[in-house]
Amino acid sequence: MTIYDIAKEAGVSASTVSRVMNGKPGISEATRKKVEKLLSDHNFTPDASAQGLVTQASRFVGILIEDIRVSHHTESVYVIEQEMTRRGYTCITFSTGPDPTNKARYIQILEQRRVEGAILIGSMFGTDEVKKSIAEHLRSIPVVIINGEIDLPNTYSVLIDEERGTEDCVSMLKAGGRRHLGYLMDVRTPANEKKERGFFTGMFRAGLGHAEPCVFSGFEKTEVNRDQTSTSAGTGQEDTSFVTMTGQNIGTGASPRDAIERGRRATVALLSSMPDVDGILCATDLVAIGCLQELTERGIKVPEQIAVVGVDNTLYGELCTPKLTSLDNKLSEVSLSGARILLDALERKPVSHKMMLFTEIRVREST
Amino acid sequence: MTIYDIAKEAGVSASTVSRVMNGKPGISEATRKKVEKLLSDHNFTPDASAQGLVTQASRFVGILIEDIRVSHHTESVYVIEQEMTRRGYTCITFSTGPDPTNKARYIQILEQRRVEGAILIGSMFGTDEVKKSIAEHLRSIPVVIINGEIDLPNTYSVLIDEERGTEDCVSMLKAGGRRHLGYLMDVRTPANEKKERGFFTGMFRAGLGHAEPCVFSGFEKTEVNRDQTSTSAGTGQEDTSFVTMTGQNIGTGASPRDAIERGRRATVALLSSMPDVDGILCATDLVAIGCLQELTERGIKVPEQIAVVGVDNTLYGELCTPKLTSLDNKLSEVSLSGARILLDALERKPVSHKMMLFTEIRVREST
DNA sequence: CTGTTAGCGCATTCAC
DNA sequence: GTGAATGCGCTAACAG
Repeated sequence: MTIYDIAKEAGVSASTVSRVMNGKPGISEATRKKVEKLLSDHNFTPDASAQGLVTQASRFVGILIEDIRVSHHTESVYVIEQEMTRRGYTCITFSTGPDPTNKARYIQILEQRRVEGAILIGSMFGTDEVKKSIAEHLRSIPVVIINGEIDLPNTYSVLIDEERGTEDCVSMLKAGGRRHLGYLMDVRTPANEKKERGFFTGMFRAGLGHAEPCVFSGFEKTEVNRDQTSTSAGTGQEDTSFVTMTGQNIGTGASPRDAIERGRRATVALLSSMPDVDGILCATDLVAIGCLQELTERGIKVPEQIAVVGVDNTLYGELCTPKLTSLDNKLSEVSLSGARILLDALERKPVSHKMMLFTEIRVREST
Repeated sequence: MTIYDIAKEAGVSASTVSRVMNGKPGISEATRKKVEKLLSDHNFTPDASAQGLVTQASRFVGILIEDIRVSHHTESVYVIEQEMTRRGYTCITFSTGPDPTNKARYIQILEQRRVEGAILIGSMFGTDEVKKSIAEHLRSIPVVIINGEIDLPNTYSVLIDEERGTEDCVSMLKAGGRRHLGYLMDVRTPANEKKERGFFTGMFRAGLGHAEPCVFSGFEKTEVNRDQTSTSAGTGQEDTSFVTMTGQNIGTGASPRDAIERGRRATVALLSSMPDVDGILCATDLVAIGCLQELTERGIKVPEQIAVVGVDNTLYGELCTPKLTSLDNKLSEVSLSGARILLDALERKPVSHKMMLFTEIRVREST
């Protein structure tokens, strides 16, 4: 069934049918009614790809995310999809996984579908490989990176001040009497490194930290890199007691359960390296939950003996015991902002290329 | 950039470029190399909608789900998307929300995008409204309903024996010494009603139940309908003590937090109506978590005083305290089966229209 | 107010 | 081996 079939039945031309469908003016009420009746009698719906071909507008937008199963990512996708659909766009969403090659592949698929714009969610998309792919395949359409940065004429960034946020978490822990802090991350993403820097900065600011950096087999131990930290005052000390644990040896599994397991393993290593730890800042809620599980299993009381803080403010953190104090990075709001920016860019409205939102600490039982 | 641009540069015709791109035979090695180089130099990717227009194959499949934020739904979407993408299809996914009108709208969008097949996830899609929409808009393409049934020539169902599963849950509770059982559901979906029937059947089988049915303001109280229950033996009794609570007055909010809140409210009503309850079967894990929260707040010990069982075997249930015993309906496997069925149907392989998988009880701390 | 014509980007005959 | 012609379903300019 095409507009020609409808046209023939109505005894009019295809253009007339097209005009009626698109609500164009200059059609007599009589033929309009007649065509509309036929349209609805046949449940006719025009082929969007044919429309797109001639109008040069697919009304598609692409969404890329590493793993939609991660709950705050799900929320982001949901928010964006609702907003885009409301505005007449159809979303094509892919879970790319952590592999950069795969990300490039999916970017190419988006090009093939001729998306009019794209939103990439997560700091792992703010890399040079992705930048190259965008330059090659999405050169002339607006691309919004959420929680990541790419410097190209057609890209936009919505950022969250997680660095400052983690700094504040350290302050909070210090105010709560904690002195021996550790930072746990499961994988080395730009976002997690940003939090790490915030952690370092916070430690220096707080005047915490002492000698004896530790190394763990199977886990990557991050040396404190003074150049990376944004210690403004000269309060930094030579040696630090705090450590950063990465549990990458679990592989690249990106499911929530994997993240929790990596959190547990990182905790094991942290405890053996820093037995006097009394406060742990985790890169994500899931890592924090793994941490909580490990601590609970060892009979270590939270928050009495060790305080634990997560990031993302997920539902998981609200459900676990003790309820998790978490740095709320407001991903839903950030995602909505990203969607709005993309929509504005698509309508050629002036949009600033960079925007930042602010975190908030949700204090619960684990601190 | 089109194949004509490439053709001109290569000094060949567009058909030759097309043939090279699609790996068709009958091209000299020399021109093939030449064209391929140009293709890659320009990062050229053919317009999928133009291809689809001429080949009459969009390579799109649609996925409909009420709310992607519900974690087991997320998992389903993930699994399906991976499988479809692997096989060269692009998924268009929509969260439709509970409103039937909206479902119809999204089905029409899928038609407009000329999807080659569709997967509808959830029992709420097994309704007459949806059936009508499918008949009108997706008449000639395979449509798979996951956990729901629609009887049309082009539809396929993948079902889960949740009715039998809930029956088994009742048996388990009885074996654990529980005698006064209640069933909690947050919204009245076909799936939840199926579990309700399983609950009733299980109760009759177990010979549980006594007098005094209760009614609650603000909540729908389901009268036991003997015709609906599949009591095979004559063990059913006239009156029943068990009750079914529905907390629909919270509105149709479909986010996980809403479901938990509805679970809490239903629990409140259940407790006041049936003070001696010692076992609660919940329609979903989220409802069960709301139930656990309410019980914990009232100082009621789980499982000592009341046993609680959920359905869906979500990560939430693993993280809450006490850890939730849950009926695992294996939604990932079911979804994967659905994807495979759709793929087979798309390839015109013979596929059976109905298939059933079986549940399994995951016993944890709450029973 | 309406029909005719052309063309969007591509794959596929059919010639050569 | 390769090119020219045709059409997928639709919209938009141009006539009338």
